[in-house]
Amino acid sequence: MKSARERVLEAAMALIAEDGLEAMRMRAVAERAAMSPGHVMYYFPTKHRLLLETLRWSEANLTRRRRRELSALSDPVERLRRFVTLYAPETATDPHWTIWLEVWARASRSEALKGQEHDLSLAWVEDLADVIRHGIRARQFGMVDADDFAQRFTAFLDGLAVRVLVGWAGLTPSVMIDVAMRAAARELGFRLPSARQPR
Amino acid sequence: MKSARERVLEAAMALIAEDGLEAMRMRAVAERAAMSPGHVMYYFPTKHRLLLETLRWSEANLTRRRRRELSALSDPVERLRRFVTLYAPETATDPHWTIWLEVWARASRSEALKGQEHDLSLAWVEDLADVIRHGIRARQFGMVDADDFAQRFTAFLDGLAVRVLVGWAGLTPSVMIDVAMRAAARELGFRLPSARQPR
Amino acid sequence: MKSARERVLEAAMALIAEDGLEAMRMRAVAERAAMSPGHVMYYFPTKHRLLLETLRWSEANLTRRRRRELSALSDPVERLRRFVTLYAPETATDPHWTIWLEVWARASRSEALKGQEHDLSLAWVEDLADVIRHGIRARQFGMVDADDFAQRFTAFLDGLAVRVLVGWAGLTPSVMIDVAMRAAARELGFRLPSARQPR
Amino acid sequence: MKSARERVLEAAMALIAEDGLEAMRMRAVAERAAMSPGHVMYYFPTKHRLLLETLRWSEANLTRRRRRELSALSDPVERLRRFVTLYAPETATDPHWTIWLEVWARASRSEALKGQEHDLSLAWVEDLADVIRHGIRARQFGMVDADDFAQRFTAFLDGLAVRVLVGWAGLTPSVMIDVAMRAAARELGFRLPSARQPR
DNA sequence: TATGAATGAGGATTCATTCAT
DNA sequence: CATGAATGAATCCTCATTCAT
Repeated sequence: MKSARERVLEAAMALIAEDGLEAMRMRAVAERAAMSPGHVMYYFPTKHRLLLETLRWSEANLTRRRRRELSALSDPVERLRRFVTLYAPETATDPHWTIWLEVWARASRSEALKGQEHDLSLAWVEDLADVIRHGIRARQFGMVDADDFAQRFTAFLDGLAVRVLVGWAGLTPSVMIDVAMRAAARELGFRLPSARQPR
Repeated sequence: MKSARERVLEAAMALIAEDGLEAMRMRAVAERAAMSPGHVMYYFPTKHRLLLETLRWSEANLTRRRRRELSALSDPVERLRRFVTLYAPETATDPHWTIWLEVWARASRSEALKGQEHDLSLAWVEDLADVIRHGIRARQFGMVDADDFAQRFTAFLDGLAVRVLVGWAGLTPSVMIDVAMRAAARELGFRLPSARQPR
Repeated sequence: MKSARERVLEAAMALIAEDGLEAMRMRAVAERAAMSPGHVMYYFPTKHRLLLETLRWSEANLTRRRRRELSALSDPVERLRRFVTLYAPETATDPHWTIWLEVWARASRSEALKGQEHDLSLAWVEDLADVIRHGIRARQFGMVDADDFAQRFTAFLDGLAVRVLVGWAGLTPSVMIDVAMRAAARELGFRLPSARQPR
Repeated sequence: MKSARERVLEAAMALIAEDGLEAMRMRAVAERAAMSPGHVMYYFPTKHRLLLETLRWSEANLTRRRRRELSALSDPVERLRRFVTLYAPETATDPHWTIWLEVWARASRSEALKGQEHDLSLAWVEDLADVIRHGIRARQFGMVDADDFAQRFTAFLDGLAVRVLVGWAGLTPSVMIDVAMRAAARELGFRLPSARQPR
């Protein structure tokens, strides 16, 4: 059986997915995790803390999964597409992104959050740089500064993700992925499967 | 003398700038606007409404200023640089951006907000497309789909802005502007003033 | 009709009288004052503050009454007895004394409370000194340092009051008054009405 | 090594000394006594009970010490001064007195506490009466009703102690002792060492 | 004896909003 | 237009106490 602590994190994540972070109540978390409110506070002394740890926990899960999946793909373009796919929101209410948006909104006021944000974002940027380097070594991608590219490309992905989340007409997750891949193809000099012409 | 309505909007903006949207209290807005809480509610029936109108008001101001300033510059690269400069946060706590972050965080749950967000974002995207078209006509920029470029480039700018706001080391507003201009130069095929070697 | 503020103070006092200060709930105060909890907090931003103001208000009432009653009595011994009577708890759960005991218990931890305590106590000490001086002028009391006596005698009264409040066998309020008057007679050199021979 | 039970009592006493009784938490007691909260409850089934027993334990210690020290002094005035010194608070946050103040504040609502209070106070009153009788037998003190004097004088001492605890300007423990000794000298007819020997 | 996870009934306080004046 | 007293539902969090192990 799952540990109580983990049940709380899952409950928090699920509730954020359903109603958004702002609407998350400690009592609701407790109910969903089938325990008393006091017990939730036993593990996470404040709501703020629970939110932070939910983000970390969620990121740790994603990172683990991402690294596993990426290393399983040898084709650089496939690997890049997988990275972009994992990066993009799955839906307009993707809980993982819901938390990120909230973190952004608060991080400018909190030094502590800034540190968190940076650490967690870095994992994505570094993994992307690895993907790029792998493609360069395989002579599939042109010579670019992998780190520089990764910085810029993740910024681009963030901007696109926001548009998906706020529901820009026509910008579904899959469209976002294609837009991103075409931009990458242009800069990295690889050829996309010609059939893939959405939009 | 300023209208009471406008005093409220200014007060709201100032408070958001100081402590963030989450910490904004109707009472504080009223005090700052030198009126009673009840009177604030007379103009803005709900807090949500006040927030929305503050965003519109702020954007309207920015748009007016932006169009005036852009049209005053004839050199396409200068005009683009000015656009980027106006887009970028002025500081890590830029109130205008603080509101946007908050809007993003909430828009996925609110259809009304989504509409707002889109309308207001569109003004930026369209103005950028105009800048691009102007540059193409002037044969300074290569042939690109101005609307497509504007969409992608503003997404990139959003992503960069977020990094400025959450305090990524080294990413100050002026660095952001240079990073963005170099990316634009690459895609639009113009030459940046060689002297412009940022920090 | 009484002001809302005053209704709160009265409610607080009554509840303290009934169940003690520790058991006083803000909600109960609100109910008793026939208003909402929020409204109570509108006047008294914290419970601590309400307690403090209740003490001040109660003391102000007592002081007003005390001065009126004392000045109405011309006989020094009568006047002194009245003072002692007003000083003594009326019952073992006298709300006024309940608050004092609590104030003592907390004052050693709080500089703010210390100041309060001193100010309010002083009114009693000074009024007693006036009573003494009046008796000396009337040649009913021997020559004593009125201020010094007042300091010592109120300390004695405090000690006796505590014993009444914690229910020492046989020490009722009226016994306390007699004990105190006999001690005063001894030091001030006046004769007590011989008939008054309690228990 | 100290028994677990005693470690709890010491921990409770120390915490009360530091932050006051109101702020004492069972968890903090447990931590300080280096055991689990559950284990503390094993020895003291309720917090109320722990408080009561802490009071008894502390008083028992004091009584033992007091009796030893008093019997070692043969001079009645010295013995009385020692009694007064032991009675007076050592500082404005004397833990022993902190508890007493709290007991007073609660005793009027609790029959159980009243009994405790009385039993424990009595030890002091009786010991003082013994000191007085010793002085009378030694012809150092005038003829007074030792029990009656002891009752009144301890009340006076309580009142003075309160003033020390709540920080009346100028009323330090040593001043309190002198004030008390002078009052005793007046009533018991002994002569104080003319050189005003503080402390 | 000993642990510490788990409980759960509150508690003070907040704050957008209403409405009589 | 303007006030500000009044509302009251809702929130996070506390903490003595229990109990399976």
